[in-house]
Amino acid sequence: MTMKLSIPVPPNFSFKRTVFSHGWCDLAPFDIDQRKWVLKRVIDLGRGRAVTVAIREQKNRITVTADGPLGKRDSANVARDVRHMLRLDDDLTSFYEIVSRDSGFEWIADSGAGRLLRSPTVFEDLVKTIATTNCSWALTDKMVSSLVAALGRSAGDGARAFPTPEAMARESEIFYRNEVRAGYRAPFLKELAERVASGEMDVESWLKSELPTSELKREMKRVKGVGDYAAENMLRFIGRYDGFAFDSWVRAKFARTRNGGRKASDKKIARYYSRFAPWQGLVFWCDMTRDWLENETVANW
DNA sequence: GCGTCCAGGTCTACC
DNA sequence: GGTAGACCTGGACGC
Repeated sequence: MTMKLSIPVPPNFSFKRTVFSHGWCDLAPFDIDQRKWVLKRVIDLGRGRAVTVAIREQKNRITVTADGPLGKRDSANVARDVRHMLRLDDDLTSFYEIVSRDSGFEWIADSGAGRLLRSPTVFEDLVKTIATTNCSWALTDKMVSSLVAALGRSAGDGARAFPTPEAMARESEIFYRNEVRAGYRAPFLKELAERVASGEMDVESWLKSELPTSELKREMKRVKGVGDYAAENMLRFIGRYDGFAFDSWVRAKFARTRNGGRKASDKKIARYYSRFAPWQGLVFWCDMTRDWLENETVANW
């Protein structure tokens, strides 16, 4: 017996643009079937249980199918997580107004881009973001897959959820070096998991923080392994888009697509998108990833 | 086969 | 507040 939920979507919502908004859909415990456009995801329900859900778009609604029966409370939690992951409750009205007025950027509103896929928890996004720093995407994939395989709660089909802070805190630094292949990030991951599991640091509260962005960014950078790029990437996940999260990939892409193949300074890039404030970071990211779905493939990653 | 470079950067020490 | 040098890993590249 399976459980099925149906969730309405906001105007301008694009399932494909949201799922392929950046690399997360390709990292465990997400799993994208690009041919059928089904996003699978293992959700940790707590109390020792996890469930695999299949998320798809049908007739302007999102349907979520769980591989097994779910009680009322679990169903509500799955629906909440799906809304959170797909950013269904984000209000992008003024973002779409701004890009619609700008020739060459209307496509963003027309195609419903701008909702950046995120994980059910800030903790997961934070660990993954640290795992993207100073390494190839292949290594990020390896680190995250190893974490999930070793520590994630198992769903009925054998797939695993993302590990909880508690599960991660129990492991040694050696584990993060030898099993996860996290290298010098090993102590960072261990320390982060301990601080979150002990309650010393409440990263989930960043979602509702009233701090000015500059202060919240400073708070994020108190996490070892989180610098400007990682903090600004995390800020995007909580809906603040004035930072650019510069990394080697976007710098190269800007040079290629907007600067005649020549390197551009971060200042120049920031100036280029400054008219879109306070959405400049999101316009920048959409601009850099416009071609990802031109043929509905991610061949240009 | 081996050395070097560098990926979706950050930390520390020192100015 | 700004910057050199170190840092794990593993794939790509030149020789």
